[in-house]
Amino acid sequence: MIPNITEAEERVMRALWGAEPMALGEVADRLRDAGWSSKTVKTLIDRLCEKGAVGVERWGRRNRYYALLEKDAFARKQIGSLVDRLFDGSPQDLLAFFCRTQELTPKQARELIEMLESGEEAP
Amino acid sequence: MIPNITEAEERVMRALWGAEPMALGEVADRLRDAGWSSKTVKTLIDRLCEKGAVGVERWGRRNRYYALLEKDAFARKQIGSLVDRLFDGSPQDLLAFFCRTQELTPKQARELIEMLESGEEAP
DNA sequence: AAACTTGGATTACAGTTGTAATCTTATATT
DNA sequence: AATATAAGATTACAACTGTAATCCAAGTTT
Repeated sequence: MIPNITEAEERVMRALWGAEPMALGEVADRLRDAGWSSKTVKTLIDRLCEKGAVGVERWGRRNRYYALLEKDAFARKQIGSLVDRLFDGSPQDLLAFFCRTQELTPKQARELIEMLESGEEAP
Repeated sequence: MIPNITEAEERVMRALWGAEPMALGEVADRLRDAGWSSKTVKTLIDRLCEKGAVGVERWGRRNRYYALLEKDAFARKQIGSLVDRLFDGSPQDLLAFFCRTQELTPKQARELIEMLESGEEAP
């Protein structure tokens, strides 16, 4: 099951996604713009480990951390939750709303149409 | 500005959206499946009032509550946040992911294409 | 070697959130 | 009238979150 992740924790996940296992310092560096002490980053990582969202490996005397919870799975869950909560469980309704309000440029719309058409052919 | 709304508060908002001003009891009724005491509902409503998301009007001796924060505005904010946090600020990336993972049926895909095409023509 | 840095483990502590309970007052019911 | 019910205002309180600080050991620098 996909655990609940808080906002601050999610920010840490974003630093880990798509990267090799990292030492604490590296994670903290990637989160420089959050303005957090490395202690804070460590606390968040610890909590993510307890939740099973982050894994640890020993490397010499230090730890290295990496994402166990995958970004795609997390994103799917977020989107599903949004659909359930605000669009009555209807993915189409979300898409319709999205297209209405997001004001895609014609080019973007065309690209999307192509994507949908090509997906439709696929077996 | 759109305030931050917690999960429980959002649930109350969903009971208010698209409805006439309601007395506390009505709101609590609509939230029956949440299993909350009406006291709990009252607390959540109070917090939403402080945040400016809910309005109050006197009706006889009682209050009636109604949504000030509109569902569409809230939904837009949620989607925007999702795009920023998980799709690098690219709405297309969200849509692409959505179409890839949501496994639309061919019918749904066709409907979407129509929607996009009609939107494209619009001035 | 003494002092500084890095990061691990543990602890802290206020603000937010979930979930009410009290206390009060105005109807509604017996 | 006496009591029960509903809701307003106020208060409560533990769990979860954000944001570290302490304490300690090992490695790095002067």
